Amino acid sequence: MKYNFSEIEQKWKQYWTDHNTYAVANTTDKPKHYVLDMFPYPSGAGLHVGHPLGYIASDIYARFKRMQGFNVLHPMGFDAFGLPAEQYALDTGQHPAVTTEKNIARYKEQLNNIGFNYDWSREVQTSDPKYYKWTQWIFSQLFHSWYNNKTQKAAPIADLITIFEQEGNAGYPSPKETEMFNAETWNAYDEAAKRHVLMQYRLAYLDYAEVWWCAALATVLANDEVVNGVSERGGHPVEKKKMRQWFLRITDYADNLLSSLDHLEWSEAMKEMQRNWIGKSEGAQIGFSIAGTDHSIEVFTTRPDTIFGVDFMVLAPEHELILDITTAAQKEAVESYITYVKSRSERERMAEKKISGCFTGAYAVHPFSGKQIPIWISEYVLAGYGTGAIMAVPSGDERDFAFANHFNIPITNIFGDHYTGEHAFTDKNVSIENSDFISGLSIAAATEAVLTAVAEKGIGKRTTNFRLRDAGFSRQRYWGEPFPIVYKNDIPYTIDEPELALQDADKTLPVLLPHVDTYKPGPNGEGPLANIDSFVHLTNSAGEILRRETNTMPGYAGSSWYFLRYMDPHNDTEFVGADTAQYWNQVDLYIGGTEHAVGHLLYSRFWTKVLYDLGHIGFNEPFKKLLNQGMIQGSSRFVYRLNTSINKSNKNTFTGQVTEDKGAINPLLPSVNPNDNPIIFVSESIAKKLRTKDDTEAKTIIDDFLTPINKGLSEKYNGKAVYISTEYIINAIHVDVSMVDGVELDIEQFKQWRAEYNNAEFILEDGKYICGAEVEKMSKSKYNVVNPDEIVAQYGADTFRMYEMFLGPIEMSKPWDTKGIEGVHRFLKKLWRLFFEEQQEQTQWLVVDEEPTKEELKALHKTIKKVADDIEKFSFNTTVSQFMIITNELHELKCHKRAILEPLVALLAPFAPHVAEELWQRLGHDTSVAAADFPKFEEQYITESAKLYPIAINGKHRTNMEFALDAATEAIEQEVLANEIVQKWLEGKPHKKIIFVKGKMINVIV
RNA sequence: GCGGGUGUGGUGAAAUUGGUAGACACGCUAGACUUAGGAUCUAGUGCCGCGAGGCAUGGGGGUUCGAGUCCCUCCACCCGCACCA
Repeated sequence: MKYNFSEIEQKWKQYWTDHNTYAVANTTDKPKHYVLDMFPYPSGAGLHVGHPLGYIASDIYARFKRMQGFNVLHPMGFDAFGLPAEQYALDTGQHPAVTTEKNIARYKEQLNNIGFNYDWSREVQTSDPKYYKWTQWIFSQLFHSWYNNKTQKAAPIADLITIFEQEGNAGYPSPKETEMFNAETWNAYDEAAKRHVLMQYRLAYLDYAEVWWCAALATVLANDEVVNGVSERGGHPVEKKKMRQWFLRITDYADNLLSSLDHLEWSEAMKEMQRNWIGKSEGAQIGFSIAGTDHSIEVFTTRPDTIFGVDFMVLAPEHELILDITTAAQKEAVESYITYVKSRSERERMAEKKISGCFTGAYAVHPFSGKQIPIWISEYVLAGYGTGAIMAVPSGDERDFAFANHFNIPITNIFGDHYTGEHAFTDKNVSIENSDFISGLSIAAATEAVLTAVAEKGIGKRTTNFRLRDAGFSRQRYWGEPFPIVYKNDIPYTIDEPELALQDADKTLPVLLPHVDTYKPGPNGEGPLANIDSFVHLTNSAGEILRRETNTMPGYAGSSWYFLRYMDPHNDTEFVGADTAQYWNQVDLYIGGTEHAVGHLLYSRFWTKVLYDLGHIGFNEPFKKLLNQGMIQGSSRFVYRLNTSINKSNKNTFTGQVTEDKGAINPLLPSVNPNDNPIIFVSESIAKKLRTKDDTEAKTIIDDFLTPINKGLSEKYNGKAVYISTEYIINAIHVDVSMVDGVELDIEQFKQWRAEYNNAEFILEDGKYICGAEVEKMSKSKYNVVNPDEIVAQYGADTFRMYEMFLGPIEMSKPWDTKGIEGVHRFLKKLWRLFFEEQQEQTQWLVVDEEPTKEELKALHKTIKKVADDIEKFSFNTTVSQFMIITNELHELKCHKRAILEPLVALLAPFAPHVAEELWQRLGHDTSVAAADFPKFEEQYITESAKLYPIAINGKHRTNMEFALDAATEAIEQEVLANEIVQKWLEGKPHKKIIFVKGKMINVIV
């Protein structure tokens, strides 16, 4: 009986659905394990073979853990809100809800096709009101919370109000600088004033701030959604714009987010990316007074020890004091420099390497020496970092050094002989010189001394700076979660607050996203919701007309907490039940790509920490272990088209320069009638020769290969010769990989691809058309996308799953090669033949109940050990190899014994669940193999009594000899020396020494 | 520039952590069975050499009886960050 994978897989998929095989209970005696895939956004393009790589790995791991006796939570759902669906709606008029639903259905179908053991009863979709009700609820929690720096925890804002009422804010300065007030003042504030103050503390707060505005997308973007000065999605230009926006005060958690990274089992690269993004730097803030004014400028420095090396000061062009301090003489120059900076896009400023700047005419006064320090402005100082002002120490900082040189500012040397005048001296293992009271001190000691001194003078203090900014949380878009916020007298309240006095129907969550027919932006940069009067305006029980927040939440809102909802997806009264959350706890294994390093992974850590601080969950990190799968790259195929046209003058000339113009249509022949233009494709090796820069050789090839063809074509084209373009000989054109078998083109299929190719001519090699190949990103435009559905149809899901794992280590990127899948498919067929006689039409069951031999047991237990160890190491490629090895071994041993094959089927079940189920059933079981126990490894079967030792002479391997493991060393040495081959290499010389490593090797030194 | 990672056959890759480099596959070459083969099986396949043998894990140096693995140094590629004070 043949291995009929499509029948088998069909049957078991149905069985799993019918029997709810993968349903997971929240109450059980078993220990829990939580295996999670990163939330997919269901794009219109569907899955390609690169996407399931991580899903397969997590599926194997989840199945393995389950067979080991764990209660395994392994859910799947969809991040369904987001910009692409809305852009698509703008383009096509289809409602995002409709396209999203369609895309999700397609994704689910593709996922199910691969045989994943998801508990679909736990599926969540962020755009489902039952889900976003709780996203809104968490937002309310953030709104009604503040970060207490004394306890280092988030706490209810009500606690803060109590504090203010009793003692004012003296002990609790706000994260942004607000006025200090006592209890009396606070109690005298009116509602608006109180609310205004509280807004400075809330974890979700409204603020006028510079945000990244993307005009093309008509929305603001978060810092991590802007990459290299353009929007991450779509690559549109962005600009800074001051807007009133919601923010999340993630900066309060900067230290916590940074320090708890150390305890996570994440890759170093991933942790580094987060550390980088958080960007902690410790230093000091020091105030410099400005000569002849009352102003002083705060600078941030990480090197207070270099304070006597300050030669000038630089302010960001956006610094607010610039106009106040600039002298009349410099006013014009400064203003024109600021205008110049404003005219430049963020992208240009980032790319700029040229030094520019402008002197303000003002001088700061050195706090210790009293020296006059010129104040400059320059775009290399960033307004958003530190205080937007620096003290420049050219002898100790490269950029300051370059700036001083460019503008001829004299440089003070504070490093003695270490500073040569050629470069800044940035080494940190020296003592400071020429620096008054800190001369001779080490950097650390000098830093302490300066910090003490500035503190005594009251002009400076130790500070820590973060690169991390608070997260913008408003989007001027339709397809997202509405805020549970209503404004009264321009003060925002959550809908349940009594001050609003909303009618019952309006004060409970969720705030539903209204249906719209158009997605045009609203007035004044507001989102589409602002156009819907019935949504925006609502009347409270006092008859007042109030206004809703019209922005929606960003894409990361729903994905910041989804892993919690899977635990308890149908809970109507809580976002997750407390006991349930306690049971499932952290995600034990989280698998996904590296692209979420600083976005999703940082926000979900932040949300988790807040929910923990507020007592809603019992853990403060969401993802214990993180595994990043590599990308599967596409393997593109090319055909090589000759640039030809009919030569009107009937001459066959070639004077060409040989150029490759990959993927482009010949630019020289834009609008010729295809009938006038014979299309000729040459096979790869010919194209390669034609691509040579040697014109003479190219000519010869053209004569050899093309003249005969030319004759034939001439007849077709009324006797005219074919003319080879003098500019470009060939174009390499991407060809759809589905029309290529390995590298051989299916010419007939290719001809049908595009009308103009119907009559194309092909110049073959060895009777075949061979395509060129290159590894590129898998993408539609490169025609190298491979759809898993096609692979599953051709080879089956089990083969597909094992092949993806077999490709190499999970975290490495590697190209897809459809050809290679045959090896894995052959393996499964070979495995099948251990159970069935394939040649016979009828079921010919080969399995017997005989006692297994020592050798067979050894093969089995070696495999049990290897599989279990490797799965724990996520080394799935070597596990697949081991399955191949034991299958080959059992065939050699002609072993068809149940005692061996039954455990083997169980071992295989996580990898190839369909065929494992089928064989398991044929072996006489009436329950799913998923419920079977993972086979137990027994040491006794693999212990050996003898070892075939490699014998080396002077470290070079020469022969092998077998010895009992308990043989005496002397006896072995004697026997080795007596060995013929050893004798030969000794060449009669006496041996110096014998290195004998028991169980490993023997080395004879001459 | 800084940080992280990777370099092993024609290709994807193994190597119990210092002990027989290239397991397992793809591809390729022969052959067998076949009307046929995109089925199956057998043999071969790192490079040089007829051979004995020699050379081989990005390059160079070192430690060691022994190095893909440890140390130093240089190079290439990939990813992230980047006037971050």
